[in-house]
Amino acid sequence: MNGRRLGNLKIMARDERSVTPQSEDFSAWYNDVVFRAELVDRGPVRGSMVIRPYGYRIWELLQADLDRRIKATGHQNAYFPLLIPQSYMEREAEHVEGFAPELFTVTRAGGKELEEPLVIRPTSETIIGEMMAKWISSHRDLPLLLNQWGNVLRWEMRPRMFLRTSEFLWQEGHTAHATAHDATAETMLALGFYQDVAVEVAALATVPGEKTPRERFAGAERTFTIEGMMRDGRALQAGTSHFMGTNFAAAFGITYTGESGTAELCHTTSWGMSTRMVGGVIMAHGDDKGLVLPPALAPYQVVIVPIGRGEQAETTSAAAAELAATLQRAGIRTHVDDRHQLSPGFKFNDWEMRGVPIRLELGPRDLAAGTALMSRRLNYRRQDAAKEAVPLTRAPHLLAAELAAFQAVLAQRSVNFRDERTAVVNSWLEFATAVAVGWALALHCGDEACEDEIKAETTASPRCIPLAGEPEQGSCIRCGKPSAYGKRVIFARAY
RNA sequence: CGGGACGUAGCGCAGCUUGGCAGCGCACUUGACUGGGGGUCAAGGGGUCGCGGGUUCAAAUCCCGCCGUCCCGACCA
Repeated sequence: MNGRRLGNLKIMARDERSVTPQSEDFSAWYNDVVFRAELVDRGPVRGSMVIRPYGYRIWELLQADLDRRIKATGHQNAYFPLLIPQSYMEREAEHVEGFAPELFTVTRAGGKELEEPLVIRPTSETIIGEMMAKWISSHRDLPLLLNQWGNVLRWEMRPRMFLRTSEFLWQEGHTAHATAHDATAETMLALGFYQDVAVEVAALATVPGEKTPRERFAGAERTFTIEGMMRDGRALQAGTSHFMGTNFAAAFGITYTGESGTAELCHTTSWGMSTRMVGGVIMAHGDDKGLVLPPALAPYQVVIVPIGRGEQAETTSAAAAELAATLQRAGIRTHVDDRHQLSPGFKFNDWEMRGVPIRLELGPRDLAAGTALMSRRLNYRRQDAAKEAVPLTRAPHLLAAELAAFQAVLAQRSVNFRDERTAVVNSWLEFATAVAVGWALALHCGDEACEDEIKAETTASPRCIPLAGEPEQGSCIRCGKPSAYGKRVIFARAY
């Protein structure tokens, strides 16, 4: 426990070096963690975020995995311009209405007023639609499967690191298809990427589902999402996939000549996952010691802390470097903490805060025994001691297995946590109780006015209609009118 | 846009009520000791007190104006 002395009285108080407990103030905990773990820093402009190397590495690992899945299914990466003529945004009525409030607009360049203002992309449907119209003329050109990695800007009213920043990094897939059937299949394929990345890589038990009409993307006919539960019970949209029907094709003239020789409108899709996912990983797994990173996304999966001073330090440091090289060759991301000015205890706390799954202590006693002392960031093997000796000769094999186990434990914990905090509710009282701490699965009439009332009273909103939900009819949890959607809806407080 | 708080060293803050040498903790630098759970001692460096104006012999402090940031709601990947 942390404490400080005041005269003879020992007052237990939170040490400045530790983070605010989640139970005390989840928001403060989140802020403490992202800054102390050196994931990000504030940019000079409101709502902007500097992603520091440790945070950027997490994004890169996520990115690499997702990119692999996207390419493996025939999509190709391309890059479209950041600046878009304002008129492009105006061509699809709902699209412009949805994004107008958050657009950055450039009106001057080269010291002169521009004839037509340019908007900085908030998303790229319009410019990509315009180019697709040029590139597609025959059914033989379809499907056109594009993906872009880039940045977008949106003026947000309440910025929050990773979750809502005025500029964020993402991937946006944009595809064009001959038929609604093909485009729908594509929409679901992309949603599958996100679900797989969330579960397998981020160890996040997301629920794939469809958004209610009000929550749809501006200009989409159907919007799908994966929703994850954070440790405070709130929901986070961690990825989204849209079926546009022919809305954008009509607005941008994306047409093809079919086999019969007639001109047809394409059916398009778009889908994205952003740096927000990093925030999701933080809030889904972190605890009062700081970050807990799934091994698949940990910049360092293993950190070795050599112990000892003087000649001993030289010996243990050299042994640590050797061990690190061995582990690296086995594909384990390993780091040796050689900061000699810091005490071992400080380093232990530091790496725990930064979420490293496994730490190895390597001191003279261990070296003599031919072992390293392993500590897990989560002590899920309750029967074992907190620290466990690992024979150096078998370290690569044992640690690889340990990392796999860690990943699995984290994923399972996420499933359990979500299920424990998700309630099937049939009364308003149950509903209000459920959304205060987690998610409610409820029947709803689908009326926007009714949604508004629910939100006003509980701050909860419909997050998605789970794809896996069983067909069910009944009366609305709030107003008693006949339920819509044919299934239960997840309601939750959301980020 | 509504509600609240705050701008003083890299970070966290005190000082302001009652005007009078700009401070404390952490971090940083140097040295010595130390090192298996957030080390000790010593010596140092670092300031446009958010910005502009006013009052005053004198302003971090009082007055007026502006700007910015953070937190809570509505918006959102």
